[in-house]
Amino acid sequence: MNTPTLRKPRRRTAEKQTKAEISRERVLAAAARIFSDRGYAGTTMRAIADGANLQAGSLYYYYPSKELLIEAVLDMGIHGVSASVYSAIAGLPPSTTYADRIRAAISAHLKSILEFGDYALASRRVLGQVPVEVRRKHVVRRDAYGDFWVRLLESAHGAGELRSDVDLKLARTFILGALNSALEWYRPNGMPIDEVAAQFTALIADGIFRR
Amino acid sequence: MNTPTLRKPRRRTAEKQTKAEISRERVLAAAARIFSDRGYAGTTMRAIADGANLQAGSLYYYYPSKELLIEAVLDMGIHGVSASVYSAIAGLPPSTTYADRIRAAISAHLKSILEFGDYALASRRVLGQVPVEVRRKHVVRRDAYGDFWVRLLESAHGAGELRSDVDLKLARTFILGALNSALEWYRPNGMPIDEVAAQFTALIADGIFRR
DNA sequence: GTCTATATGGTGATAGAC
DNA sequence: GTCTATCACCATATAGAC
Repeated sequence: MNTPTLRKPRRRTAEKQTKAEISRERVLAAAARIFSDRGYAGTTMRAIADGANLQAGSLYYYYPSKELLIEAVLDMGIHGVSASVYSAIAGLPPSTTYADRIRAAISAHLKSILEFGDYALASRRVLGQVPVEVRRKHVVRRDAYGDFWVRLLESAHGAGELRSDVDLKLARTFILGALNSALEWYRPNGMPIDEVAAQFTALIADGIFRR
Repeated sequence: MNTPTLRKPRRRTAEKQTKAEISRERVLAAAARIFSDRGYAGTTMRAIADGANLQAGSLYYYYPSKELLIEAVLDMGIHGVSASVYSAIAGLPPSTTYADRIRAAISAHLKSILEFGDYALASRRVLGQVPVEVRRKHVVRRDAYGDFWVRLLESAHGAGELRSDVDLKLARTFILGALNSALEWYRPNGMPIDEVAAQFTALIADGIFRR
């Protein structure tokens, strides 16, 4: 508020964001939260504006339409999670077994979906309700991430580290389905994420039955 | 069509449904499909009417509001699935091990969510978008079904059939999360349900890694 | 950058004819 | 039972003041 009306465009730095960048992030965060809560059609631009402490008309300064706003939310979710997982795996020593790579991917995926919370939730819950063009583009990105998992499982299978009767594509949907369900029930003040990750990793690795 | 305008109310039989009952089911089925596709707010009464070959105004002869219509859809999903699973378990011989009861429950759950398709999908996708009162009631029912799973796992654990370090509540959400994800990708012309059930059962029981 | 005011169109629900 | 016509409301998006 009360910023001088005329000022030079600022150099972007890591620490100082312009007023516009701050507002833009507030808008995006509010959008992610409300979209994931009420669905695409159930979310009004007024509600998002309210969550970002703006009036409805002001949103259009940052995003020219509801469609481009949900697209930005979905992008953030998909890119955030996949980039986190890719970088976690890339950071492992070359000698890491595939079994350990899978364990690392499970943990990284779980942590990053919970970290990206509302953005990941929005991907999960509203992707099916979004205008077709937006959906088409994002399904491509989501599938690319799914392919990463299949390749990881294939490598492990080729190295003889998996049970030989496991269907790899089915295993991928099984694993991601189980992990992503944490978005629906995990609460930050509950069990620490690391413990959830350890339990889920054990379940995926060895199942529930005693041997 | 072309039914006489005056006729006595019919006795209900298993084979013959009245015209009203047939239309009512068509409306419910169309509602389940469209709600699960477009979300609660994204579904218009006009679209449902269209799917049921009616005009929008005619829906209100069967359901007095959109809210009561989604409630009927959610009821069908939750009751259908839980009743199927309960009866599958009740039909097992008393001597059945808990491990085998769990296997049977996995298979029954998977088969019935896919059988109830759109109704189960609607529960999964729109429960969070529905008016609070409707949601409140249905969360109670869903939780009751979740408790059944926890009790089943507790019994197995008490009998020493599970790995002792498994967190039972976490295992329940893990199992149901993985199974329910099948709703998002399973297609009737793909892998037979029995085979999916066998694979998922093996994954939940023993995990993916070779020992 | 953010506001207010408003245009244009779609939505749930009702009334009453047939 | 199903239709047509319609009401009252709320949505996205735009225009222009500040």
